[in-house]
Amino acid sequence: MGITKLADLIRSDAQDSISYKEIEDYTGKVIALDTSIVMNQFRTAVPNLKYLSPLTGLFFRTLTFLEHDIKPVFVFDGKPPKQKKAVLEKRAQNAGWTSPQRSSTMSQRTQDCIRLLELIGVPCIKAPGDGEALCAHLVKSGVVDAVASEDMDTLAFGGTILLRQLNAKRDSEVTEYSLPKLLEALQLTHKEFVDLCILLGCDYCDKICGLGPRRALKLIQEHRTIEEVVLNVNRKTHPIPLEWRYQEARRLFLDTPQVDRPVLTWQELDEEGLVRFLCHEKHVKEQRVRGRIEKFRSSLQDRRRQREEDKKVGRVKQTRLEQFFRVTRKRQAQSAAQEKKFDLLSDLGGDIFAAPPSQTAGSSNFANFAHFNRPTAQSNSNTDFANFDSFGNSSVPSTHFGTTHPSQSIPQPLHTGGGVTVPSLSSMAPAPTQSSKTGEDRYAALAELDSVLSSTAPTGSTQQGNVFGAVSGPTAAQTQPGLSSIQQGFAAAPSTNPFVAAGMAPEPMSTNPFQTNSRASATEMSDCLRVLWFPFVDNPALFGTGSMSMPAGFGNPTSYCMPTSFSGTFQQPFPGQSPFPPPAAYPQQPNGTGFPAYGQAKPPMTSYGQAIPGPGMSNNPFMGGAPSGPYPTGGSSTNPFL
DNA sequence: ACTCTGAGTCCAGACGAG
DNA sequence: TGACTCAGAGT
DNA sequence: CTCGTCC
Repeated sequence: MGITKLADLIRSDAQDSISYKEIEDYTGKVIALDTSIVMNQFRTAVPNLKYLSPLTGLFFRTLTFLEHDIKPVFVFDGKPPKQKKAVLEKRAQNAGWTSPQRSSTMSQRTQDCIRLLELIGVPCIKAPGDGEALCAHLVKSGVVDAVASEDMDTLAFGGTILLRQLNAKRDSEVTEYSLPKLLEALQLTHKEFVDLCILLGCDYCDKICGLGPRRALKLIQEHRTIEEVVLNVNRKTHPIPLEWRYQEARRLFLDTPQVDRPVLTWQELDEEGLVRFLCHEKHVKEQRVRGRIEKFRSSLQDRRRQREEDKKVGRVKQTRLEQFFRVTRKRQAQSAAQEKKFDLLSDLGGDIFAAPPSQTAGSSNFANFAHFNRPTAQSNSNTDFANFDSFGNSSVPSTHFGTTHPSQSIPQPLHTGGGVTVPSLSSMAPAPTQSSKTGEDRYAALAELDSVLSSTAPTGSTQQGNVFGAVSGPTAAQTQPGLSSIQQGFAAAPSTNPFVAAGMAPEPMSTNPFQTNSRASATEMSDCLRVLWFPFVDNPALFGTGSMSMPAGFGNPTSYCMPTSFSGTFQQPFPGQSPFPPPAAYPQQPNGTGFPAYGQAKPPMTSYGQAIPGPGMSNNPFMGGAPSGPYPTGGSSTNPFL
């Protein structure tokens, strides 16, 4: 189900975080796919082929990816989190209770898919939990370049680049969502965004009835946390769900899956094996299989030759500017809807087209569009080809903590060129900003929440590794925009962080339009500490060899992967691939270079970051002893209404 | 006037022959 | 299953 | 390009 109405909300309120591409634009990229969604797609598309269609569909589509020199990584769902049980049960019921309880062993269908993918020679990974979570983690940490999924959950999990409609169809239009841009457009941190997603409605807990996307966004922008939102809505019209486990949902979204860094290898497809499996065992016509493989080989050769020629001639495959203006059915509708918004400029100004005040580039000139596609490495004549140097550099530690790009070293706190809506300062004020609530009301609300929460207080089992409660989201360094990249209190223990300890009001950052990127979430921060190296960094050629072995020591070993040795399928360094659309005049993105930089884009922000308190801290603000850090609303003395 | 909800509807893949 | 539309109730 | 077929 994903996040209810999130796609609509993004389309209406953060359209700059969406770009429209073609499958060719992803040549050379490593893309993680949530296999269960792919399989489902085929199953529903050709229901009368029930069992076979996922297999053949997967076969055909995977070859199409490979034809484009796209390197797919198939992620399989692990054990679904218990919070999702309710949703799964309901789904099974609606589907006619056909799902015999998911056993711990893999279904035959899944095993067949894995076998098929192995024969094709692409890597599979089993997620410890939700596949979406792992996909998001992979892209966030730079293991893959993007996640392809139809589910918006990926964004809530922190996946930085999400592709939808990455179909094999010729004319398909791939929709690319950028989480960093989204957060900026909505003026939210990732944690606040997660709270928004919970309010919108997710798989892991109920939502507040009567709060739709518009109100949810407004409330989160104003109050920053669910806890504060709850205190500021009319509980008669918007009752809080009983047993509302929003904190567990929050934790699921924010926790980093505990997995080893996968070793991803791609190898030559095994034609005979495929024929044996698909044709002899599954009775697919051999002609179909061999014919497709034949077509795959020739198509792959053609494309590579074409790219070589293009490269020789110096022809640059432009990432079409007009792409961003290409009118599609959806966008037509969307722009029609947008007509109501009189302040179109402010929308635009909030993002790509507006140079930040500090930049000398003529404000609002269309020349800036050039930056849209490749704001980096402009001196390079072949900038449209994969720039793995910049790719790698983005994850180099020195980039994290060392130099910063001039344009980002000093975020502009006052306003962006185009007039982004800055969250109201009123939310800083201790007084209620909304419908005047009596103290009793608010107290009752708190008490209610408190009782609910204490009955569902986080158990020890889910506590481990949780960093959510540990980082003081809406506090810390946003108040020091000019601080440059000095590491501030990075290693501080919880108690040494004055912001955590003091439980101060959550506001100051709301005045900083660049706040979103200056605050790395806990998971992001932990990532940037752990994921400091990537083979592409130093040796772009490695990419071509298909070797992606990762250093060990990347979390606990829980999942398995099915690596194989490299084949040689991807021997060339993917010329001809176009660059990912960087966040043009996106001042916060320090590594505005290639798109993988997104995965690592935030680390420099840690310069404004907060201390990372140790794990084990209670994150329930309503519990007595809990520090009143990130969600300073609860039963603590920091609540001005108590 | 705006927002949310729920009911209803349509659609969902890839290939190749003609 | 989800995306979309529409009518109706609510704020 | 449309339409029927895939098993």
